[in-house]
Amino acid sequence: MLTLTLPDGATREVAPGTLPVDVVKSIGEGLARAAIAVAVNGKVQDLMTPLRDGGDFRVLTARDAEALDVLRHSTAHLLATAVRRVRPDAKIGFGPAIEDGFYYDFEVERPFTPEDLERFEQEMAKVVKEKLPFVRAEVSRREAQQVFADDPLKLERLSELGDDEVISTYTDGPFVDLCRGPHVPDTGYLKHFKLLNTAGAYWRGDEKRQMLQRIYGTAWFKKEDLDAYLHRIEEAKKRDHRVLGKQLDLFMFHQFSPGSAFWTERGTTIFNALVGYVRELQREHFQEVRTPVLYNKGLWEISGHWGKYRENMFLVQNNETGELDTSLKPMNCPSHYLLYLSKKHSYRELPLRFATFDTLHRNEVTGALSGLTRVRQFHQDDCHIFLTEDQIADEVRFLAQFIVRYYETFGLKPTVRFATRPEVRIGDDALWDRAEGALRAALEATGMPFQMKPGDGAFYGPKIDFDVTDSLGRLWQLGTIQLDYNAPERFDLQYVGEDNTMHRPVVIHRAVSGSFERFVAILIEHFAGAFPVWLAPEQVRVLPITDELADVARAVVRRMRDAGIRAHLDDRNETLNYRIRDGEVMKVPYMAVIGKREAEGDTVAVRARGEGKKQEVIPVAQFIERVGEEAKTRALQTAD
RNA sequence: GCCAGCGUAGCUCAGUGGUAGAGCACCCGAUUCGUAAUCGGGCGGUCGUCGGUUCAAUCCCGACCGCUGGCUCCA
Repeated sequence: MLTLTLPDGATREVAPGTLPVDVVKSIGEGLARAAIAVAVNGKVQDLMTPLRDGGDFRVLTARDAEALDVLRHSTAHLLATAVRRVRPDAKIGFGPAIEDGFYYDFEVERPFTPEDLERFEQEMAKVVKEKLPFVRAEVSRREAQQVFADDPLKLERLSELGDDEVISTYTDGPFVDLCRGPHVPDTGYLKHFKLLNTAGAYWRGDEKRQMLQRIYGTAWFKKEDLDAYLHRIEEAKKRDHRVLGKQLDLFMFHQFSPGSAFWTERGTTIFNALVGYVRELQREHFQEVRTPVLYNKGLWEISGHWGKYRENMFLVQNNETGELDTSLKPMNCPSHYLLYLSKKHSYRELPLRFATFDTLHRNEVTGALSGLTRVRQFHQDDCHIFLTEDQIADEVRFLAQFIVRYYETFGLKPTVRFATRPEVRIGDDALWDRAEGALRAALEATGMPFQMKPGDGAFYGPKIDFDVTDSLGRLWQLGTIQLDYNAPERFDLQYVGEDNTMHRPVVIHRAVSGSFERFVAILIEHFAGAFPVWLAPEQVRVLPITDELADVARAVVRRMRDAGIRAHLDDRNETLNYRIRDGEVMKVPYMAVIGKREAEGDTVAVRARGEGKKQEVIPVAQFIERVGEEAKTRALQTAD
């Protein structure tokens, strides 16, 4: 007999092979109707899979997150069922649940069109009405090979399963899939779904294998949830930095320079404000430097980039040799090493921090380019630190605090990750052991919680990544602290120690914003375009109510500008309502309205962004002081 | 780079095998207004580029460029 322990502590004795659905029914009929699946010792299985083990027994309903995965995985099968009915030639790949939905991969002669998706969706609705049960069967390898004789992708997967593994199939009506499960009891449970888009996807994620047609969809237990999700997608699109970048007149792209942003005056203001902030933070302990953009390949041969990353560099022809033996720099590190090598350094100078904002170019493949988030030309707040091994712990703490403080200014919460040696790397394992040990110890000493990212380190060393999540739910790697024992060897970096002999420093690579381009994109979406005052391209818009007051308004703008405030006059021949609306659409933090009353009292009627009902009339001087203070302190919220 | 979709006025988009339209923006005029779009008039496009089919191509076909969603990649 198996002993099942329910969440309330009660126990049930059942025979091995009992169906969970019967156990659930014995607990309550209402629960049986709501049940989607069960979890035995935390492992989710469906209601029709015989129980093998006793232990903690939990019934999953629509309220459990695990049940949502079951629902989505089943919806993927539902999709495949429909696709097979409409396009019997389709070979099936994998169809898992993913965040917010599911996908299913098919191999077909003719790729799917948007019209096909509509057909599939209609067919899915029919299958739902048919309430086809998901029937689990455990089969032998030979049986499975027969069932999937016409599905080469499934046969490939089958051949990888070990002999000790249970091979199970799930059948709903005409459709059989090689699948571990679990699934909902029948297709009638799958009511609220939507197919979203198709995409090509390499079989097994390998670009050398054939390309399959992937269909993405989403599925939910309740219609409200589905609607809310679709609404969320719409809202996310509205704050997409590419949409807002146009609407707020911040930047543009042109086909003559794909992947490189053109910054308008307003966008440049934001860009410069960010650079200015990093400069301010670095004034004390960093040395800002500038190095060339163009280098002979000799440099990249020393650094190791020529072999590994040449395809991703912009090569330039040397007119004397006719060779493509020169390149735009894709990173700053080697140039900083050259700068370091230009002098003899004492241990007294360390840690020595070279910081730069130079322009970098990487020849990203066309398909990878995307708005400001993936570009070919960009600017990092890059820094290379030369230090002794003894200084690593202190330095990592210093840098980590620096980075976290910077993000706090924007209200961004980072997740810290520790990334270890990748498969393709330079340097021997002893060196990696040392680097990973030192960096990990330093990270642990900061007391910050962190996650592991095994194999995700740079090819020259382990790193600490600071990732943030944007409004669209995408995770962005922003800041990074990378420890490098390799570069000092390759470039023969040295310093004179206390003992008057030469020593090898270690190098730390550090970036805070990642690239400013991408950081601006994240900020646009993070703030939905409503930048805090210190970043807002236009901080105050002054609106005279009538033409007669234009001169008074102009004088107020003058005073604000003299106080360092980015103020603009809007005396266009439009109604006040029109101009207010325009200011709101452009997300200007403050509008200062000047009517006859204000003109007489040297005041302005202040309207804070998004707070139309709460205007207040205050003296011009006081307003100037308030805005100036907000900008200076980089306040996140506008004052009430 | 790969798969699919898309490319029409500054922007958002409609449209048709017989050389194009709306709203907003912009310009002009009227209006002088108290907190999210005043009214009227006007300007504006070799329909991404090149080639093909056709009596005729923005529309059909092909190539290229770019963008979007994915896949791959991301020092």
